[in-house]
Amino acid sequence: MERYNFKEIEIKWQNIWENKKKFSAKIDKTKKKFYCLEMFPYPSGKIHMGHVRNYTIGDVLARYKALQGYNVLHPMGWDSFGMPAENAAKQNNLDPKTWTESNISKMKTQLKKLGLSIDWDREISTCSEDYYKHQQTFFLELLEKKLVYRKENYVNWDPIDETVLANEQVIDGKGWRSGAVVERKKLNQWFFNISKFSQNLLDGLDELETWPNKVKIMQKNWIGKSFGCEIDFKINGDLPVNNIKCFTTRPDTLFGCSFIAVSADHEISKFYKDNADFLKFKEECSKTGTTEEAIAVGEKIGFKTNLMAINPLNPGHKVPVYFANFVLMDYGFGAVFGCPAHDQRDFDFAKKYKLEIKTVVRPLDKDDSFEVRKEAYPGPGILINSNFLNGLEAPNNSVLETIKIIEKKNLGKKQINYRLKDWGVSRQRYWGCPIPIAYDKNGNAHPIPKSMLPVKLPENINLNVKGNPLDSQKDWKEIIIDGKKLTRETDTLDTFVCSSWYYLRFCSAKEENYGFNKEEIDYWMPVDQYIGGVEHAILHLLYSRFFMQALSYKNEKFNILEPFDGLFTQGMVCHETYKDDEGNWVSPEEIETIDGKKYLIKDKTKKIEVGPSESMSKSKKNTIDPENIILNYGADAARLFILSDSPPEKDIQWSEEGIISSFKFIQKLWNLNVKIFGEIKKDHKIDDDDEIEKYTNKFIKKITDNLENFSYNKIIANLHEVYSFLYKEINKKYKKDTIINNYQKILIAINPVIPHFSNECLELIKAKKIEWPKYDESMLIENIIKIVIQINGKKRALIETKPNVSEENLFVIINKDETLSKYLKQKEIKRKIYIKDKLMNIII
RNA sequence: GCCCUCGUGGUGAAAUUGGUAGACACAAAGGACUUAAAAUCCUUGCCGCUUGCGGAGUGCCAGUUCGAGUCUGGCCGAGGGCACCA
Repeated sequence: MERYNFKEIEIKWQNIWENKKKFSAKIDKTKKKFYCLEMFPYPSGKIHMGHVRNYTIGDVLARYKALQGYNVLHPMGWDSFGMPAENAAKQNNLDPKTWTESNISKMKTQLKKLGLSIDWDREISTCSEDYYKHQQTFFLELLEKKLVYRKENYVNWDPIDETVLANEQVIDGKGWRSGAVVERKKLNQWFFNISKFSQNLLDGLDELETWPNKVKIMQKNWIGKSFGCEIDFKINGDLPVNNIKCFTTRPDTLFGCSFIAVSADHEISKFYKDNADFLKFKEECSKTGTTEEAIAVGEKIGFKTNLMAINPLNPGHKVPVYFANFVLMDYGFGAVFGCPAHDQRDFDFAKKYKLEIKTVVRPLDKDDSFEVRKEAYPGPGILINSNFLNGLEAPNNSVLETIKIIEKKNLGKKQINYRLKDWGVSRQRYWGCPIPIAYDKNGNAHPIPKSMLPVKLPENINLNVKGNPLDSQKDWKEIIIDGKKLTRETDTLDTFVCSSWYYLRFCSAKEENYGFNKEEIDYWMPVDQYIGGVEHAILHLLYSRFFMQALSYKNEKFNILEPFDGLFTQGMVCHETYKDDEGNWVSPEEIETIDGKKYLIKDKTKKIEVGPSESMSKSKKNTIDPENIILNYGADAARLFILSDSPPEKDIQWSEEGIISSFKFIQKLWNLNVKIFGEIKKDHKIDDDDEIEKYTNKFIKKITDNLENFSYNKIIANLHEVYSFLYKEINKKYKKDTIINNYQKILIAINPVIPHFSNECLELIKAKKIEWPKYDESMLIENIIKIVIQINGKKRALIETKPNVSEENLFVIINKDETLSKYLKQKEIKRKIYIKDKLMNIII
């Protein structure tokens, strides 16, 4: 038996691909293009199994499309700005740039070993000046279009480290490093006006037919469109407040209003700024958790003002005004009217403060005496106790009718609100793209002239300072524009900005004058298939969609508005978890299996407890290093295993047995190849070539269908099937041409999955025209078919016959069948259902 | 609390429009080959009488249908998302 030398063969083909620039993409207008993109990695230093899965899935698609004759663009780059580099640099006393660049070079080597069909000529790195200088231009263009603005916003402030913390750096309300109680602090920050495009971003979702529904729903909820109206409440009281505007989606329940609730940040709070009780209440508000669940379950608290509001539809009715913790300042007008009977939050609040609960909607199956008692009734029904609104159908009719009346009486107007908030892009960090802005003595912002770009990030600076290191770079901060001394903005851009347009940069990675080149964009965009983790379902994908809208706004640069035509979200890679007898996590590499039981390698008296399979993470030590896998089993085996068993959109369990089995399978394929190669040389002269032709044809159809549907796990199953078939079939004496023709097709069909192996075999059989094999529909027709015979819906026999059999003829065969006639004897046949060439159900 | 998705052997999973449930693989058991091991190949979902056959069976309970893993309703369970959005 000849061993398949994967080490030699894989490196051989990787070198051929690299030297011949096999995957270097060029515009060719005679060909249809296919842009295949996987989410680019953060250069943490090592690739992990998640990358292997993500990039294998993409590579299978890219190679398949290339074989089909598409002009494929399949690039790769690095999302290389961000906090980890800054933290690592501080720890190891080197600068983020060196750390990042060395990580990139390591990871690039690893990715190449996977045999990915990547156009490395287009490699980009977001932390390089070549990349971020264009981003600064975009920033200024957006500023000109008034899509960028500055406003005050709250940040998480760590008073010990004197730094701003990201949400994930705040643990139980304390800074992750210092342990200091995190404060809310107001800072001036830059914002992208994403909310301007709320409706466009919502409408655009309908065009994205192949996106997972889950992702579209998540984005839809995030944008959160709601239809309602604003209502003006007149106010009586001892403060100079004449009215409060509220937004509501249920103006029809206005007769059930028993209080007004406003946010603690509402403008009327200025009258309470010296009120100790109010300040105490406000602090209470900030303590409540901010997750939706915490609030839904959490207690509603309020602070009563002396103000009374007049119900605009029912002027004789006055209701109290409260500050309440469940009202947000940055949505609507920061004020709502409370209708306890038909909103659970209002109901909870009314219960606590003993406010009136007046039922104004009855469910369709109840009469007018219906009363809300234990919980709010937010469902549909008929309006009651609402004077001139009585009898209207809620909510659809009643809402529209009420808005008409409110508008006619000039009490308010129809309004549509979105939850989507503007995107704050300022980060008080060093390792990011500098914002091209400078300030004068009065604090006014001035764009840095485009001729003075890029604003370079200073190098070799001291990171071990409090706050943002850029802030203490006095010589860098000072800048002279038009002879005036200004101070630079020291905030850098959120790294999500970098990843919001990198797909455009890949189309013209070398363009120097601008972020992209229109001709190249027009050819390559949109991305035909984008592949990545579902964790980016909202932010990254929404920001990217926004960026296309923003760049196109007020100009004609693009033919398209949606960057990603197709989206596929792959599942995670999981592994069993292990703990020793002291409850410490143990990595798979420290474990040995003896007689089915697991022990520590260094101490075999210690048994290991096997826990559930969970997504690979360093903290649980259940990671497998792809580099070792490739070293021991080869890239093809790794690719084969990562695709097998589970559908790509679901989580996959990594196991040692699994990778070994894939490794062995490749050796088996090699043995088969050697055998087939021997048969070819013999050139038998037997004519009956039908079977192998037919099987190959069916196989090609299956693989093609499965590739089109991302059913990559089924492709691996098909591969096992074709192996078993050939293993048996090759003992028959086929003609040389028949074997070569069919075997070549099979080898090409498996090329996307195990390209090194496939190319080696194709070379051995001297294959010339390597293109995706077509299948012949007429060859899919079987000579002999099996028809299921059911009696009273139960399968009783399988009958083999020629296709196109009539009901009468089939019944003749059935009557001859021993087992079937046993059932049919002496029974009256009531009915026969015949599905041609498939099934007959006999009812007796 | 709200929204979404999913429940099929010991395990990961297959099953065009409703039409042979469990393809393919992992694990376990048995067998073949071998002096032996490794490697390879074959058999085995469950319960019965034990060659063959029969029965139950796709989370649970109903329904539609000649026929339901697939469609409808209700329930139970698991996972994911959530920014108090009025």
